[in-house]
Amino acid sequence: MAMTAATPDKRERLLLLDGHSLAYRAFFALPVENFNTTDGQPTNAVYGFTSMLINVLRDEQPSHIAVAFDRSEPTFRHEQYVEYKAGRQKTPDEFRSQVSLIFEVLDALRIPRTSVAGFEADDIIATLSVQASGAGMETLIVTGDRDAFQLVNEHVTVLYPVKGVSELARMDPAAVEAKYGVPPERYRELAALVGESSDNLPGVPGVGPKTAAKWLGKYGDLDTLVNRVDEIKGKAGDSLREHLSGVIRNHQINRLDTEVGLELTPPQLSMGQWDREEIHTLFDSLQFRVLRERLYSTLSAAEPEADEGFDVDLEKLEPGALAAWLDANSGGRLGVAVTGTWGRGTGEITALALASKDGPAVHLDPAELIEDDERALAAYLGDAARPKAMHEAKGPMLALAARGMTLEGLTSDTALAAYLALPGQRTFDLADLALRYLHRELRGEAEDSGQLTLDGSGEEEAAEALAVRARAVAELADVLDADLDKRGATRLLHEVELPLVGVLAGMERAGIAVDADHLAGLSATLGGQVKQQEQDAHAAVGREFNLGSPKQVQQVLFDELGLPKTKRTKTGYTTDSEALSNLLEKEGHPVLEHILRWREVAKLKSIVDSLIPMADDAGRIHTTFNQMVAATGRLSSTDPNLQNIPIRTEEGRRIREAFVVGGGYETLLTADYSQIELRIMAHLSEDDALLEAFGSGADFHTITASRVFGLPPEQIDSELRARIKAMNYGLAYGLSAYGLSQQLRIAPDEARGLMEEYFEQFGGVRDYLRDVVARARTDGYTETILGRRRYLPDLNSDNRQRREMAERMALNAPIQGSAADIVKVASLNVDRALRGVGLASRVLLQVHDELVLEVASGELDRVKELVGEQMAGAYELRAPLEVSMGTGRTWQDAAH
DNA sequence: TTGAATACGTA
DNA sequence: CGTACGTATTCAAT
Repeated sequence: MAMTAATPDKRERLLLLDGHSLAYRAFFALPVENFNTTDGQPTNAVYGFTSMLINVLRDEQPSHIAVAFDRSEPTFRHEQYVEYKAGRQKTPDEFRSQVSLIFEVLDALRIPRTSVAGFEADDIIATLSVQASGAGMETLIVTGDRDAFQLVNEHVTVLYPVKGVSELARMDPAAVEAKYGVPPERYRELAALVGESSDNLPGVPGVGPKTAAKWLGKYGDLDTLVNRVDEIKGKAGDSLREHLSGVIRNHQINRLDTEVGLELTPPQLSMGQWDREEIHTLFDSLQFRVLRERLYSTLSAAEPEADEGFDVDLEKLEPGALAAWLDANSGGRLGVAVTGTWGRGTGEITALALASKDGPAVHLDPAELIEDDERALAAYLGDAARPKAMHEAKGPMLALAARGMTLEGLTSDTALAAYLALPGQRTFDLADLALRYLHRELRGEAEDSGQLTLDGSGEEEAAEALAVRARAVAELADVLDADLDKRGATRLLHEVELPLVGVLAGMERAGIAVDADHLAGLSATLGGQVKQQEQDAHAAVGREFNLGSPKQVQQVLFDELGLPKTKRTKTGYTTDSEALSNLLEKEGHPVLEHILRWREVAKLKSIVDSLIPMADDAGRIHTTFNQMVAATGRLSSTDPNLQNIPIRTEEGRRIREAFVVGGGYETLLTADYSQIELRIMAHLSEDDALLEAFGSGADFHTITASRVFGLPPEQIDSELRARIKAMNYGLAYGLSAYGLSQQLRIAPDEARGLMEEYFEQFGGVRDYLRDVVARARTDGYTETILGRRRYLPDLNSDNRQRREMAERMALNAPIQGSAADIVKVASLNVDRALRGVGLASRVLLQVHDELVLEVASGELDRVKELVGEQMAGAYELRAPLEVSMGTGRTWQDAAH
């Protein structure tokens, strides 16, 4: 048998891509309007490029790779021919902004990219391909530039995109010859004759590839052809003689340089180990979901450690053995995984698994537990001294509560921890986190095949899968603890977010009582008005149309009635209430009034109608608070959203009257922070004038207005006060002078003047706002008073729209986020204090700066005192927190 | 059935 | 050309 050890089993294969050329192809092949992130960043070129890259990595399995890019500086070709590439359209902005995103993709994939001043990508590729051939490597070139065909030989193949970005033609010597009638080494000469319009290199008029190939075939090469040019007959011959100098120039210019000085040689261009976390974050921000999956399935083999998975030692427990198992195994923190359903303040558990990170695991079916085991489980789960980790604990907590069990001793919620680490992420799927943090697949995921198995094997698999989850949670909790420690968020997790889980569960469980009759009455009244407005609108136009369809409203207003056009939207002209109100003022067409009014009552009716079926048998509505969606740290409320119940209009407030105190309780109490965000701004900026305005005790907006306008407070009328109020609030959102002028309906210059006057008085605020963005730009994130971060990579984006958006987010995040921190602390402290003194009153809702409580009989005075104390004392600001409270039978009555 | 686009409710 | 959310509706694509 021959020795084969010295022979490499596979030839080394270098993949070279022309970055600009491919991205440009993709840009024109994919409609930009279909590839946008939600914040308006076009991604068609990045998408197309990345997609091509993934495909070619999959199909060609290269061992080495590099991507070459052009530089904006002129090249040696421009020196030879000033008209080179002249007349090209300026690269569109939508394209330019994507180049750096492509860089990010390549960097995350650890793919080397290169560019050299004075040379084009093609020259770099030519140089590398020659070097690679010298090193015995095979080369594949992916480019949309035909000049590269001159490089083709037995070791070098060009992959040329034929249609769109999904299909590549394999151009080897035979393919080039078949297509152009000349071998690749003659391609340059053919191109010189034919010309290249995209490079502004005109060829010989009347001569196409066919004729050129025929000539080259006959004379052997361009030199001979030029020397014997007089022999060529016919019109084409005349044309060639006339344009001969251009041909020679073309031939000089389209030669690719193979001696560009490069830092890396082909053998150094090996594929690096890419970082899953980085890819995850990047593709998430680009909103490439499908592409990410494709990448993972294509390249997961490149990351062998990802394939290990989790092993669990799932122990079978005899009935009655749980207590002993727990004693033996719950020395450290256990991961707890649960299946079941939950929501609307309740739930049901169908299975539960416990696992330590390196010991055995058990799987329990709560329905089949004998009494002893059930008791042991309840004792364990309710024991604050025995630490547990869960993933999204609130739902299971509700389900456990429905069985009369409590959950204490939660020292980690891995979803919550991940939210603090990566607050911009939209989902915190356990499998994703396992991959990112533990570099392992969470296999055995319960895939809903929808098929019932009769032999019970499915049951066993499900049990194992759940145990794997518990194990993963236990391991993940440790890794996330360390990660949060690095990010300075440990206390935020343990002292705020984790204890809040239980408080929120309690609020969801309690729900809030509604008056069903009142809601039904509202629905009927509003329904009548909706109908009336609809009829009136139709009558005013003279035909029927769907008022709920912006498209039809546009058609009626702008096409049929010929009203002046409003601000453009993606698909036409806006018909939002601001625009219609403006139109109404100017044009006074009656239909406008009816459309506006219809919108108003239809909206209210839809809110009322959505609430009616939400009430449970006890007449209470249970929202779900989401603790991990808002990038700033706020809570959100869904199903139904009780954080956006109308309050601004008289009719809206009628809906608040439907939320009432429940049976067995005395009254509702609302307690809210006055101007919490402004106080935080004053605190963070340490602006003396602003802090003083809060210290004076008088109306804040009036006081600040009096400073800005240099008038005594008595002379500040509502108009002046309104202007400064808009400023005060707008500042925290990154309001521009233009925006302010729009809102106040004053001239932009006037608004600018107003802002200047303001900052004249409150310079500390301006300095603070400037500083907060500058710091975020260097740090990469903003921070709240409790150390909650928000990462804003776009602060360094080269896309102006994105960058400015990120700047406004950076302005707002510390302020909105610190307010969220404070309200969370307040919710915790109020809840803790109520229980501490044994009161039955309870918190029902949190609406960003307001708590809604249900007060038990005889407790009102004590509750008011306690709530006021706990809320005002939640955090010590330089502009002290102020709380105002109101009580009443309904949420509306409790307003103040 | 799914999603994008539009409009609008809250802090 | 002001932040943060969730929901309803329509309409086109699937």
